[in-house]
Amino acid sequence: MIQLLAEERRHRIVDFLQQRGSAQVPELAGMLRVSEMTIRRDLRQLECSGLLRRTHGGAVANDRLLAETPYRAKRHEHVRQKQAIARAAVDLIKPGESIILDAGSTTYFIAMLLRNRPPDGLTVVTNDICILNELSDCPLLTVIGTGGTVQQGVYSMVGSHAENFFRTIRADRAFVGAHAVDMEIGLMSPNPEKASIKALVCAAANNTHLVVDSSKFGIGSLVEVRRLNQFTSVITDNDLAADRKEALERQGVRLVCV
Amino acid sequence: MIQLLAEERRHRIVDFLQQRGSAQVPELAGMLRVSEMTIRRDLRQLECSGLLRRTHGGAVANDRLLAETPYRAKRHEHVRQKQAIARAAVDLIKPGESIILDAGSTTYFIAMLLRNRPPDGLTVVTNDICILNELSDCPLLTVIGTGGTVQQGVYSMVGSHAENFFRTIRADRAFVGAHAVDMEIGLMSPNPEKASIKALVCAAANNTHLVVDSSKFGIGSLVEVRRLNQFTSVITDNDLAADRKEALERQGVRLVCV
DNA sequence: GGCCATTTGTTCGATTTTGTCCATTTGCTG
DNA sequence: CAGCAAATGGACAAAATCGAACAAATGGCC
Repeated sequence: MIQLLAEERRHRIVDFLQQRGSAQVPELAGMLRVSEMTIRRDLRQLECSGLLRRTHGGAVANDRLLAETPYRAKRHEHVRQKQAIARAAVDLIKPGESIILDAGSTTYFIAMLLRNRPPDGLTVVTNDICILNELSDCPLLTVIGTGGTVQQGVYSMVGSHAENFFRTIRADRAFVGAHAVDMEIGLMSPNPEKASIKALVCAAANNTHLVVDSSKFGIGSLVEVRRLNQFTSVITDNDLAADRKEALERQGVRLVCV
Repeated sequence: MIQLLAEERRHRIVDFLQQRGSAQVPELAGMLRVSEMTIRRDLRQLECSGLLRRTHGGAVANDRLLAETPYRAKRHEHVRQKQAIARAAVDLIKPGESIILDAGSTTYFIAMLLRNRPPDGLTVVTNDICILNELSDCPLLTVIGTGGTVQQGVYSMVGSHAENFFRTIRADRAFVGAHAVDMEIGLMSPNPEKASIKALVCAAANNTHLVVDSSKFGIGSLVEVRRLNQFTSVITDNDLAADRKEALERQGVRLVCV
């Protein structure tokens, strides 16, 4: 057999994947009589065209992929740190309290812990749709959604409805996530809506806890939200550089590293 | 076959759990010919995606995906009818309108249709968490959640927050679902919270459409919500008995059968 | 045939995944 | 509630996979 045309080869890869669901690079290389490198190049190109999804060792058909939106993918970054932070956060919660969970992946981990082992009589308030979704069949929790306009692809509710909601409640604790923590300015947010919500969340709670993994420190963003020493505590992981820890503690930040 | 692709392996874990309900680490390791450590890593990742729940020694299927909470199970009853009703409902929507989707399985089908082919500039208001979840990464829609207390296992938000929300808005159309439609009294609801919400949803819209499959007619429930002839239209399926159709039309109900 | 653009193959260091060992935690049992 | 076996997850090692860079081959075109 002579060499197939490149286009024909790629077509066969897609067909194979449609039929079998997944394929490995060596498998395809052997079947199509080309090198593995060529297969990898084909897969890369086909992925760009949206015809399949690459994985380590091969590729899977689009519909066989365990669904993951860009937002949800964030949950797989710094998982260890976020889980440790979430555990520390949950330890602060006492039975009968009411807490606010800000939208975000770290707070999502807090929600997952609460779902499995909820303290008695806990009330959870959140503007995160994924958290709402996870907690809404949990029999031991009272769960309250804030309402508001859904931010496209971010699974959180913001805007005037959400803001007014937070203006009318008072909770024992708020757990706030972060995308950016400037070492001097403190918590920052990429857009005014989120910034506004986070500020109101803090204002609505007697105790405020910033839950943020160490990779977010030293990153600036657009809108100033709150200085770190205004939080009841800042919970982060031990990978935070020692000089940064010192700098924050000099500012009077109550830092908890886990 | 040598070794499974990682993604494929995780897929099989999920499938296995869907079928059997639970699995142990050694069991999975043996079945998939990998070490137990790898299985644990897979389980950890899958737990992050919300596809299962870890336990000591293994994992159990996410009861939400498996045991089909009563709510989700409803999506699999009368699917044909509900889809047809949803299509008819979507045909009523004009570009630029704002609509309210009540919580329920038929309105969920409407949401899925909107997700795939949204009319220009549509605004969707809903108190259904599943609908929020599905629509929140849809770039062509403006989506607004009402807020409110989450009803356990029903994926909808009710209570004073949700009620106040509906008191402050006005939409072009509302699509209301039903569990029970008494032939004389009309739309009924099993509990006062839901009844209250449905009434307010109707009051907040210029046009109201009851979307309900024929199996719900002739079933009574606790709380009276609204007479059928007060709806702009009642959309149901053709399996509705002829004598019932006549009875309703005699009452002045604008009935649409699909 | 000769030339050029494109595609394919090869090598090798970097990256990712998987396996093994071991300290610690967990849940059961007496 | 102490003791124990099983399970867990961290750390590191081993293996597989990837991709960049460059060399070789292919195909079209004159």
